[in-house]
Amino acid sequence: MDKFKQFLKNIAAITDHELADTLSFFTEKNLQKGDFFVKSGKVCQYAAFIMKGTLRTFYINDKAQETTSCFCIENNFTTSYKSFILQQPSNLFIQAIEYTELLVIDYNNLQKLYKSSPTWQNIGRTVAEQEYIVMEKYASVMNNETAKEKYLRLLREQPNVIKKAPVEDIASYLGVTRRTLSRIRQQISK
Amino acid sequence: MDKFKQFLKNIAAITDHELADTLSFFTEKNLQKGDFFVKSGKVCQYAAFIMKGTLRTFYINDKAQETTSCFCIENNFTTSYKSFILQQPSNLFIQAIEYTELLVIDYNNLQKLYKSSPTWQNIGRTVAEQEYIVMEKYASVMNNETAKEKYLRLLREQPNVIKKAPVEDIASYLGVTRRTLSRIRQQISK
DNA sequence: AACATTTGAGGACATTTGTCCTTTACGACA
DNA sequence: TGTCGTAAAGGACAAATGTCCTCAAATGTT
Repeated sequence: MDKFKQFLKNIAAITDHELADTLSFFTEKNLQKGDFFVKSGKVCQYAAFIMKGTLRTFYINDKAQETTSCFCIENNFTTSYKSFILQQPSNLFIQAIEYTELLVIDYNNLQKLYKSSPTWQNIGRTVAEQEYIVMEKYASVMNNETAKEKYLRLLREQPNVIKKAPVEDIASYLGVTRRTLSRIRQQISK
Repeated sequence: MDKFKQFLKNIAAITDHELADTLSFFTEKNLQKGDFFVKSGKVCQYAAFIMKGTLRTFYINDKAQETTSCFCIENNFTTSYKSFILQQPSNLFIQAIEYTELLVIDYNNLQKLYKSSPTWQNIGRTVAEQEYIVMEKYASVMNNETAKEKYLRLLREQPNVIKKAPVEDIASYLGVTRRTLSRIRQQISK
């Protein structure tokens, strides 16, 4: 819980009093390995702060291939953002790849927080801006780096993901096939 | 000017009175072919609505290659969004690829609008959310579609860009070399 | 422990894309 | 109108990646 308080304080100046008043809007939710937090086709009702564990965000494209867009680890915020904002069916799946503990808030409660407090309005806008920046960085990385560079980045920035996620998912995150990932690992091990 | 009014009205309910009060914050700016609206390394001071013309957004990566991330056409909003929000040096260039007419607002004036009116706060947040969604779509397209599919999409969604932009830029937008773009065009012409 | 099932590594070949280069087409300007 | 310069097309070969496959190691099950 302290992790979440710190996460909020890093975004906006929020008093302990305000925090105490608003934490009741959040509830704990635990996921077993393989459980879905969001499913494609359904409206994403919740936004979550990850206290423990790892989630994989992916979608299924026209060619019926799964593409992993993101691995989300603890101390981060996650949701199917577009679906959540617009309250429209999600095109993303979000699935726990290990046992995961979340702190979630539903859409209506978040709207209440926005209305009740300028601090929360500020948090909402800042999160939107941050999500934009994260997405821009993602797009930039995906466009500019080779699969090998992306793999090395993952190894550097999220080493646990490499240990926890299956090869299939890592390959789809890098935008290559398993075979190519195998070759990349071979190159690196030399 | 009417185009801009319509653009705003599509985002949020804004009265003609409010519009009249706030339009004075915007100024016209014209660019000749090749002129830069934003340069990498400098803080982006302005956000712009494109009344006429076409702009290309690009960056230069580690390997000193230009990568085109976006072609912006009339009736759209453009800026180096990250730089503008954070008031930090831009990593993007935005350049007119033909004669272009803009309606611009500087950062400080926009902050004044935010403070003076909840309607403008609402517009600001909605634009942030829209920019997120556009970026997500962009990342999704770039990851899932082949260069040929992306070319066909460009042909469908922004046919004038294909006529106006040089091969070099279109190729970098598609994430391939000129040689591959040449092959794609050859395939399509059959 | 023994067996079945899943998962990762890597061989062989086909296909795609990049690199380097030449040729062709087009527009600017004297 | 000629010619100069720039931009696009495309040939030839090399390199990278995908497809299909097998084998070995790890994991799960009874």
